[in-house]
Amino acid sequence: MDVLETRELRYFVAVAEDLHFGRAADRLGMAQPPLSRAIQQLERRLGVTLLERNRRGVALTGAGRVLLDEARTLLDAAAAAARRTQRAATDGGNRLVLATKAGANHELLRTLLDAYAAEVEVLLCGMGDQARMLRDGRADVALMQRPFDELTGFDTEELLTEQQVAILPAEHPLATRTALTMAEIGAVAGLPVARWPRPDGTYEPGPGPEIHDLSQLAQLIALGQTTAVLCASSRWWLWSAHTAVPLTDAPHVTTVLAWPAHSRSRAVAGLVGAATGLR
Amino acid sequence: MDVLETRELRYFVAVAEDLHFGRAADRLGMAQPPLSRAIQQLERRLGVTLLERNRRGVALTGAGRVLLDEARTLLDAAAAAARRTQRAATDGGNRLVLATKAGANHELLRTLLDAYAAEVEVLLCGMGDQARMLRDGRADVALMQRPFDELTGFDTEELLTEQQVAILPAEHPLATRTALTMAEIGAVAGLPVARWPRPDGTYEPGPGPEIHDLSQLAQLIALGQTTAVLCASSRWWLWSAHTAVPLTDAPHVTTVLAWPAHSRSRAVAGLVGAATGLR
DNA sequence: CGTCGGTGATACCGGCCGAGTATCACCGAC
DNA sequence: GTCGGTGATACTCGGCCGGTATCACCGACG
Repeated sequence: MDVLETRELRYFVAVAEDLHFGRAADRLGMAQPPLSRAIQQLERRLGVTLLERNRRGVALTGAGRVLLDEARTLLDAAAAAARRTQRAATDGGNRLVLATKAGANHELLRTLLDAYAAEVEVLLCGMGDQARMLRDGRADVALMQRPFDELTGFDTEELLTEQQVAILPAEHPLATRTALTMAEIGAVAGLPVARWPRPDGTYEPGPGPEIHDLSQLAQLIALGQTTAVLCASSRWWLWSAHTAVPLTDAPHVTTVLAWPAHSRSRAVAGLVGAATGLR
Repeated sequence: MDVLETRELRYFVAVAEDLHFGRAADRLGMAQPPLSRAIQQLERRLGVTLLERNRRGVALTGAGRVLLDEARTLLDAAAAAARRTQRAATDGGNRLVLATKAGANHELLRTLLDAYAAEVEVLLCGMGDQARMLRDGRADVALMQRPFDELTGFDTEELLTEQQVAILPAEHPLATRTALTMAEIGAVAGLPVARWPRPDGTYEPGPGPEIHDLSQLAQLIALGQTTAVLCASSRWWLWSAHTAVPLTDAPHVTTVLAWPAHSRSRAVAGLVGAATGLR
């Protein structure tokens, strides 16, 4: 029942992805006949038809679609397992890798590292990359933010909940206000809200500039070209040309410590313990 | 980098579990030399020492401990993937299997099934078994209860939060009370609180009887031999010889719909949508 | 309606790798 | 020092994985 060899899964994913045995074999660096046979063998062992070979090409069956999903996550998980094992060997098993958005949660990160005595390597990454780093096995824990980051599949520990603020050019008329609403920020003429990339790297359409990282955003705000809504702890990196104005009706942001759900490593447990202690 | 064959993982888990090549080979139904070589090859490919072969037996290195954890979850996930694929083939991909504790959440389950038009097979299982059913691939979704059930690794949708009640024999003096506290329930002479099995099947020590299922519990309560603390919706299966008394200081119980975090099947999505709609 | 291009399946073969047997090297216990 | 037990090594064999050649099928096209 357990008989799913990773080699067969790789083959199946390749075929299922471009629905063409010849091209898939090419991509795998092998000939087409052995690939056909491997898939047939997989189907026989599972007792399931995965691909519908009819006239003009190949189509996935329902079961094939299910296995494609499962196989992708399995292969990812296998690669992550290998990477974590190798990291455990070189680090001695005690060093942790913590992934966090560059520029975010500076103060929290500082206190967290102070509270946890053992060595932690901080891995700064782009906006939605922490989830990938965790799934990859390149990081052990990550600082992530609800509701911005996708937390499915991770265990989490809440660390800090804070208000959101609008970051405005200091000389902007609205910068003198003590509070704003989302509607007001969205409606300012000549100051469109910056757009962050989605997980797939694309941007949703809109008037605001497309942002890649915080330093870029900071400069554009200082130049009076855009504005952004961020959590209150962003004040750590504000320029003198910036002003932060609290938003009364924006959802609160909760920063959480996240780690792979099945991870039971002592080092992770230690950091989580330290984090809950200081909360 | 991806090169973790499931066969090698099976071998490694076997050796790591009993720390003895001969016995592990026996358990795997093979001879010892090929097993030794397979492990060596795995170590070479990873570039990592997994086992410390010193005088008198074998010990896991730090990296070995990590890989043991990872390999177990990978093999479980692989078996689950195979099972889900086979189920998708026989069910046509539309039938869902929902796991729930026998006897719990009857009313909620009823409304949920009414709200979701398509076919759902209800799989009644023992106390902590829903998590295993989901991880196994034997079930697609489950009704689980916070804080009783372990929800790590699952996506969840909250459905219902309710009070807990004490179930008492109807003729017991306390049964006339309109409310009780946890302290009062725990201190009743001659009516020890029933004990549920832990995930590993053992029971924590205590005076109360060891319970396997709700029917057994119901009878013991009716006989005046024990009492239990359950969520309020348990009233659906109470006998006339039972009385439910609200507990003022017990934590509330939240019933959630849970499914594997990576599951993106249309059927699961449909049920979740129906569930959120009726909330 | 026959040919042609392109698909995946089949036949067949060779080489490699995985598995078995026999044996060794090592070490601790008595 | 011998013996029992450990894992590693040497060598052989068989099966399976992969390659080449070819087939069976079908849709397109003139």
